[in-house]
Amino acid sequence: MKKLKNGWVEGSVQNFLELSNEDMEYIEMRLALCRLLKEERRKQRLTQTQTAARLHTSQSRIAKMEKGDPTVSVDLLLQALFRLGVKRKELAAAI
Amino acid sequence: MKKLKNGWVEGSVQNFLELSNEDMEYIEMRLALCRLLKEERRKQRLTQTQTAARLHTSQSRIAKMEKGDPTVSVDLLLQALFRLGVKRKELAAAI
DNA sequence: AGAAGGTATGTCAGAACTGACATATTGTCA
DNA sequence: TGACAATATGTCAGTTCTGACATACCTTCT
Repeated sequence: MKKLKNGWVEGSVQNFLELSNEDMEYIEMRLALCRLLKEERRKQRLTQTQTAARLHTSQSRIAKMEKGDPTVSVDLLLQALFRLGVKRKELAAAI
Repeated sequence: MKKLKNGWVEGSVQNFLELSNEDMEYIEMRLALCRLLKEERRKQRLTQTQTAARLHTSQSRIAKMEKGDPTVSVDLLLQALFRLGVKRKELAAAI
């Protein structure tokens, strides 16, 4: 997966970076998971710090997860979502 | 996420390992993706070696992906699936 | 303006993942 | 059975991810 030195691709530079449609799908799916995480946290009226405590991680990582920071894996996003109580059905809908 | 030294949990040792239901969901989802990868490869009548070439990786990694080896991340599984042409809709159905 | 709560960004040591390679096992033919 | 293709398993150096910490950036108060 092509990645920039310091972040994901943004906007519509797909051609310039020669990103395949498949890679675009992957990135879009990541972003969907990020959005879902933020929504779920807000739905439960938690701050990032509270969420971090609940997930045994740090506030900064929660912020990065929600922002789609490239240093956050899909694995981490999925584990976070499940631990917040999101069900696979909801995931499937969000993807 | 609790992991054994050399592999995932198997069978029904959930209690012994104190795996939460959320973690179980995560693991089950992983396995669903593994199965989907194998199915898709077979549907396209590819060997693991051919698939490896197409995805720019090695046969052993394909084998590990399909076997649910713990050294394989969901990120890798998803990228592989997308690059084999699986669509998000199909993913959602498999999850 | 200043303080406080919440969110974002940068960095880093330790942990986990990846591709590659070697080798072993399984399957399938003649 | 033997030979060959396919799949599985073990290992490792290089890369990437993670939690933690510091710190910066907002908002929203008074």
